[in-house]
Amino acid sequence: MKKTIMHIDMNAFFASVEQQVNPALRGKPIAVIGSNERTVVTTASYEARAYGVKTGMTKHEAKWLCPHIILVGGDTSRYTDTCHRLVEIYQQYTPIVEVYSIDEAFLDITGSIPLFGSAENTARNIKRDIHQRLGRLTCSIGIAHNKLLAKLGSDMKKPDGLVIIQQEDVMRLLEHLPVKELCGIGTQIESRLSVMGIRTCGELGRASIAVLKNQFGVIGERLKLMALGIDDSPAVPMEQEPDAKSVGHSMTLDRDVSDVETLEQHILHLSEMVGRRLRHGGYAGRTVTLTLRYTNFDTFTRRSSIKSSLNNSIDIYMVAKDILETIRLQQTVRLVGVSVCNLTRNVAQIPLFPNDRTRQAATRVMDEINDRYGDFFITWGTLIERYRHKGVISPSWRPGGVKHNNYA
DNA sequence: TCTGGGGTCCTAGGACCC
DNA sequence: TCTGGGGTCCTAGGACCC
Repeated sequence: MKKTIMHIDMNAFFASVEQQVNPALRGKPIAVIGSNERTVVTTASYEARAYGVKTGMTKHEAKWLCPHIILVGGDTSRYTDTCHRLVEIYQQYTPIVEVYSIDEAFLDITGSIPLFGSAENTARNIKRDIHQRLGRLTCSIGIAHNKLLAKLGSDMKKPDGLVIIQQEDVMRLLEHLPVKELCGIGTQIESRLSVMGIRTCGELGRASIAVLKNQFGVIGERLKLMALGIDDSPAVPMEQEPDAKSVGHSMTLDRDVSDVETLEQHILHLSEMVGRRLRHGGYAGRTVTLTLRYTNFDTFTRRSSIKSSLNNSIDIYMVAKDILETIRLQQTVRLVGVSVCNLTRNVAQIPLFPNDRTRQAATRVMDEINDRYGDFFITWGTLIERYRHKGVISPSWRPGGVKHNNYA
């Protein structure tokens, strides 16, 4: 059966939330940034975008382009809270709401159209509800018979767009569309296709499957289907989301670091953040990965798997520290990351050292205190004051499960 | 004006066992 | 004594997304 899928993309989400909360920021060029020294722009308001300010720029770069820009430190809880309230609105129109990221969602409204008249009506109602309940937040909505085209539609008009792509218009729309516009085709695939003489979806749609498979392996066939506007992936409601595959944190250090002791402190800090999220979600994992980025941006990972699953912060730290000891540092380090994968669900705390009941108990008590009074209210003794940091959550955040974290 | 953070999926090679 | 192939697990890296 033909479906009707809606993709909702909140416009300049973090910046708009800040402008809603603080009227003094409205109509002004602002950029939401993180708290680290070497932070970048997470979201720029449309007023700032007019000056060329974009996501990913350094704050110096943003200042250079727009000297009167207002830099706002991001507040994670505001965005997660707003996201929850948006999802509540969406769920009044359909039970099938896939939260794609903190500011994007897919809604399968196939069954709701008879109730609300038309897809267009449903979209206008949602925009109205957002405005009434959350204030000056706008979104761009794309509607089509699948997710790929719905997402394409929401990208076509910003801000405050509403684009409906009819099936009969799909081929005409795709004929001259650059391949990079499709969700799933990034810079690398774009340039590899370009070498093959393929720049538009029309050209990609006419390419031979054999050639594409030969060049791109398993995704070859999918590339062709995408270019033809074909996508039968369903919108997956939150309740049916698969368990997480990995949980990790990383951070760019305020200054490049060469001494191992400082690195270990950061690794302990990150291990605690990862451990808490694992325990919070009822997860444990068998593999610990340590990521390092050198000053010259060379980035590499080393991992280590153990026999049984772990989610105790200190256990994670011990494994990560062992990995660090195997590495002969070639340069100073600018980023450290710790993540755990090979996860299993619904586990109690599993200590690496079976007799260490004291540490388990301490971890449990620390989690309880931190849950009540805030992150890093108490931490392991070696974590000193300067490690209390509050970053901005990534746009990949999703509500529910282990992904619901406020420790970012 | 020096370059964030959190994920998923895929590939390829090596070790090991049968 | 030499040789083949399949399956599984592990590691490392790279592509993509927001």
